[in-house]
Amino acid sequence: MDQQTILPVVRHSLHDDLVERIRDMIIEGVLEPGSRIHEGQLGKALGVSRTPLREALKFLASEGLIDLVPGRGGIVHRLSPRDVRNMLDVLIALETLAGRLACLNASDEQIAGVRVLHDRMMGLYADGRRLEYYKLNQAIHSAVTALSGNDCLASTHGAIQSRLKRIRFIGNEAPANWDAAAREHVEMVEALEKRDDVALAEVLTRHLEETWTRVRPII
Amino acid sequence: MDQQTILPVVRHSLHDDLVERIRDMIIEGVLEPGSRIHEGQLGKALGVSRTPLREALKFLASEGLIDLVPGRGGIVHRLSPRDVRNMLDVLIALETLAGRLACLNASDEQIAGVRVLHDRMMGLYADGRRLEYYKLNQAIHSAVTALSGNDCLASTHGAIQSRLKRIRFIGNEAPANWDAAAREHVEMVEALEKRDDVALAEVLTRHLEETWTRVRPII
DNA sequence: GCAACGCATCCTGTATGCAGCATGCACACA
DNA sequence: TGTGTGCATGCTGCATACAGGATGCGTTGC
Repeated sequence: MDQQTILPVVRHSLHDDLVERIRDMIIEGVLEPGSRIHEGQLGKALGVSRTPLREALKFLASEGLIDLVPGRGGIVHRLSPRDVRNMLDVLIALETLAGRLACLNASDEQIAGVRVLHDRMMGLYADGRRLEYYKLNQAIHSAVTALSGNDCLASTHGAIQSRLKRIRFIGNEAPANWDAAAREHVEMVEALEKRDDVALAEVLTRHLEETWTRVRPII
Repeated sequence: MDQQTILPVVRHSLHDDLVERIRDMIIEGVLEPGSRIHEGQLGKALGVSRTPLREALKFLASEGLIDLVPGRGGIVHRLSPRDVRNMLDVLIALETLAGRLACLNASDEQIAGVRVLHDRMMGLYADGRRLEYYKLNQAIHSAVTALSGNDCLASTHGAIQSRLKRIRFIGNEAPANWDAAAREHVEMVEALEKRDDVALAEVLTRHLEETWTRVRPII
């Protein structure tokens, strides 16, 4: 038997699945910001008991997606405009660092991989398939931070980004916003391919500043 | 009755207390990196049942202090030299940003508060009270990031810093290291008082780079 | 009519029970 | 003697039960 083909069985633990599930429910707006989370109710809806559900809520609380009030359970965290602006400032610092490291450390193959994702995304953009475009967009951002080769940076960035997902998703609804964001993405990939860290940092910063103007009206 | 004096009763939830407790146990080395965490055993030692303990472990897992392996429970995360270097790079980015924002936004009273902490710390330094010095040192770092006025930045920074606490604590054991770190702290406070963001960023970066040379031998 | 108190209900927080899987050891066989 | 297999034990993962506090509504008194 070919050793190469043997992959470890993917182990699921229920609370991990629930973390993903509930996070998606928050991003998609099924669980609205400010609303309380009834453990019994949500558990019944998802077909699980309260124990793994509570464990998932603790995890999400540490990510900042949920606030836990003693004696009153979980509340979906509501982002204030100030919160969003603060998070974008942190993201600028992190992405700028990630971009610099990526220009230094990434292999040509890795950068080519981002280009592939980017071209596919622009195809979805041309076809107007917004949801898929958006998901691939997120994947690209994650990929770029991963290129830095700094796991801590990537996971920290990912945690903050996931908290902003819902807002950025809504913020991209307007076609004009979508267009501008796509153009910025083109610049990003080009800067990365040239390994021009200064240009990359500049466009990443601009992209996030533009994100602020895009999402500001809808908060 | 004076309304001003009424403070809300501090609500303890067991799992929150456990998070603090277990985090301290990891920092103090009671739970050694790489060792498995036996829920029943640890629960009995702490006098709690497994449920809140497990919830606390999920929380710590999301902070990166513990790795959760499905079917095998929790393992205290062991930091590689590369991990530490990566985390310091991220801390440099975050503290530099925090310093810049603090120079811009902090009130004179807030900065004076940091000065008070700093002077107290230098007193402990002069008396050779290392543990108290170290704790106040951490408090100062937290205070400076708090001065930025950016909650996301402060909490992100705090999460990463807590993962490094144990290593930095050990790294400060050598007197020479302690001396150097204390001198850097003097520069920091002076830069902050002058609201010289460039100088502050420079010394913060240098302080963290020095941290690397201090902790590198002991990883 | 309004406000405050009391009660009933619900929900959270914690403990415990049970099933399934990991692990280490002993024994058998080569 | 070394290796592989099978079993016993113990631990994790999840469900459920129970206690205490939060919440909302009805009632009563002013």
